[in-house]
Amino acid sequence: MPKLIIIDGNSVANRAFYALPLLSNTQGLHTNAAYGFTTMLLKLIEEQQPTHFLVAFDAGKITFRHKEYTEYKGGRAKTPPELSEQFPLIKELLTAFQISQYELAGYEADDIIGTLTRLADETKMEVVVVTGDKDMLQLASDQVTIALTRKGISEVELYDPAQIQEKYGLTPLQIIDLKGLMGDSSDNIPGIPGVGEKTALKLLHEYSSVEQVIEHAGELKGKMKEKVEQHAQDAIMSKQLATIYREVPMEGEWDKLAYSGYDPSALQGMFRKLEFKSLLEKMDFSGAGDNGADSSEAEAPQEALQVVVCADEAGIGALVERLDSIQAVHIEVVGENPHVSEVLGAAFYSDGTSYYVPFDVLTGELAGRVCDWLADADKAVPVYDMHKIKVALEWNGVALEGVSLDVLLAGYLLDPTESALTLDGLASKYGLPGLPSDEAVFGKGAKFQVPPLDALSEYIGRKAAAIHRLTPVLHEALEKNGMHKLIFDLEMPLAIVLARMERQGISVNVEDLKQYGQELSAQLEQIVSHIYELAGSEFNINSPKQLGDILFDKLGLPVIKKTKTGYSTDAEVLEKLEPYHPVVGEILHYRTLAKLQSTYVEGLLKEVRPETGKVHTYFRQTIAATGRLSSQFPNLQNIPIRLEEGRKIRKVFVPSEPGWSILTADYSQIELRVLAHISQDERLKEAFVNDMDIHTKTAMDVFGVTADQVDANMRRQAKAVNFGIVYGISDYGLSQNLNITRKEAAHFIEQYFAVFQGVRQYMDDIVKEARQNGYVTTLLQRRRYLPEITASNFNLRSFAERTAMNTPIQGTAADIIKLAMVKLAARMSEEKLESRMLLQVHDELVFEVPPHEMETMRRIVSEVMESALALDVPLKVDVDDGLNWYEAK
DNA sequence: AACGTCACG
DNA sequence: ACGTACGTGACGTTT
Repeated sequence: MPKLIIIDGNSVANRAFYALPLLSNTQGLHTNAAYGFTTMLLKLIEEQQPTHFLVAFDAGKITFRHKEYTEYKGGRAKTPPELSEQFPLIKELLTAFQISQYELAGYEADDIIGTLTRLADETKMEVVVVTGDKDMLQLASDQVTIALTRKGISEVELYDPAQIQEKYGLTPLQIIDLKGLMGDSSDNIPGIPGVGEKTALKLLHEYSSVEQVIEHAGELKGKMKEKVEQHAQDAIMSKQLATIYREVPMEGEWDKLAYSGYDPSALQGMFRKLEFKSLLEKMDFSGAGDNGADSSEAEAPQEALQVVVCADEAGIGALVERLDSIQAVHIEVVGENPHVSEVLGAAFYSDGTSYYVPFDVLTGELAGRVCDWLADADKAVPVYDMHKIKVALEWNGVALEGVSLDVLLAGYLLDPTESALTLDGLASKYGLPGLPSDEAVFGKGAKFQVPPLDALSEYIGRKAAAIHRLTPVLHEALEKNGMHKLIFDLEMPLAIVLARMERQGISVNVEDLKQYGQELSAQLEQIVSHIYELAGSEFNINSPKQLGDILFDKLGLPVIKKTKTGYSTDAEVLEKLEPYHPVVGEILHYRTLAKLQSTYVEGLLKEVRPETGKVHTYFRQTIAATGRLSSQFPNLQNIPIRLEEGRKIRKVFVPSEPGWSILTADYSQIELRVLAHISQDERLKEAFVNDMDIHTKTAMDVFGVTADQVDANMRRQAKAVNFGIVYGISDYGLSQNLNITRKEAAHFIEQYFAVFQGVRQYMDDIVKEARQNGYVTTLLQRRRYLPEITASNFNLRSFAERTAMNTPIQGTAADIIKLAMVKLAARMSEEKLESRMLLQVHDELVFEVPPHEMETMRRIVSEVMESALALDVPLKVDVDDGLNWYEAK
């Protein structure tokens, strides 16, 4: 028997939208409803095997119901823009699925569906109606089943007349009476006030219909009688409104609804565009499959590529001959950490041919000419991730110079929040699909496996080709965004500086570190037994779950805050609980020491190279949305400093040469100085021009007092306000931070803005700018898109607004120190200094310096850093040196 | 793999 | 009324 699926398009899209978090793709397009809709379609096709398929949509604004009852659907909230923008996507998806769509001016989807099910009842056609709307149950019949969407979007609950009888004790048509009595606030259908589902069902079981209930109103008691009599007309009208119109002028043209499967290539294209990565991987788009559509177009268009494996003299010879015409190079590195990763090989692309050189061949005797070419700064080609491949290659004695464009950096600068900055991700984002992902080729986790040479060389070769194809596209996009200087004069030179810093590494005094670890162990042992004693039992203190049980269930301490999985036990909570029980303080101390032990002693020791006693961090240049660097393996940007106990860790970071010193240079208040410049706030500028203590100055202005009247507490509060300003202030956030009421926090902020009016203006302007452009920029044209700035959801929108305020500040500060690093590296090599730049910690640089260069370095470093970028306020740098990182403070 | 926690700027 | 301060990475536990 033929089977027709009819989907109530608006209803299902709505359900999907509210059931799923507000996903968006990298273009800022929201996709959650489209995604939910798609998963539902796929599931229906697989499970129901329909022969006919239709999606019905509401058309236009005014339906005939409005003419009869002007309040109809009046109470309904407007469709949020995040959803309405997805309807065109859903329609495009349906086209790719080759599913027919229908809408008719003046009618709702309900009416179309009602009419079709009536027509279907007259033929031998089985029908499944998919909707989130319970009213549709009235359409159920022997041949028509209603599938109601449940909470999750892909699950549905099927109702035939028997199941409706079982659940409500009603026939399908009585569903209309049910609604006539109950009403429906979302459609603004009145019903009878005070009658909900329970009462309505009772009445219907007794009297079977609205008309009968009214007729027998006299038999009802008290209030109920009154209400039914009073609102009889409303109930009649409500029933009419709830009745689905089944006489839409249309015919059962079933042939047009016949379904024979989706168009794989079109669907794949849509999934790519919407970035439905999990679906792309799950679905087999390689052939027509059993859906039997357009098998000829199923293959993604792939460029013809000739692959030459150069493993012998002849192969290398062929490559060497073509070296002058190479257009892109790809170096395949295995693993996250380039300091310890394996290099598989290199592909050299030229006009439709990729020459693949396995790495052992590249480092062998045959490939000398090829290595010379790689090392030649004049032979510039585009690559993917210059920073990483440079580090990996150099550890293996291969030099890399002459990179014309790093497509990874380009992709990052064009959209620093992009999560898939892989080569295949960039290729499909910039319109060059067809490159498989690393995961598809190598597998992931335990299943990671290098494929055989022919497959490997083809894949690496395709990557080189993709780099070549991407280059002009990215180039143009960068140009359009005014990012030419940013990438070529800042980020790419910086990548080289970073590679050098990381390869240099920083020396760790392993003996001292181990010694410190032993002291911690001894202290921890004591604290642990003390905690067990105070708690009255032994448990795993590291487990927030077990700790919560002890503190809140066993000891009965008050619950301050909850997490989504249970009690919160973070430091903020524990500090509030300290007065209640002595164990709390011990736990706080335990946490401090355990953190030092696990992360900074044991964690650090694991990263020290035994041969050299050094750690080599990997600074990542394409992670942070603001343009900051991040540091991994180990993270050397979060070494303790705030508490003395932890700060001692810094003593183990020492110079790698005897007699040398550690030199640190940090920008003083760089973010607030940047804010002064960007906002052009006169007071703030003046404060920095006169080199005042900014927090004291803020306290003076906000509290309206003189310098000597500012006490420690006032300064502390002013400091918190300054932090808040940089983060994109909210009264709530400030109140949390200062432990004051929201009102008091709001008052502080008001006082601040009354004084620093330029700052207020900036905050207003930047949010407006973000709304207008969809992005904000830093002084050096770094850009961050904020699609959620127009969200109707308060939280999402507020977050975007704070980000709009913070990113230009944090990002410009990042621009400045990056610029200083590039300039300093150049200056140090010009002056042929032996000193080495080792680390960057957002507003601080760390060097190791021989004694005879100390004076020069102190001068050069502060000079270059302070003049890295000319602002309307001076930049100030504090320089210090010592025998280790602790002493240089 | 996700969560809670905590280290830094 | 809503309910988060901005940006990161590592560790241990739990699922």
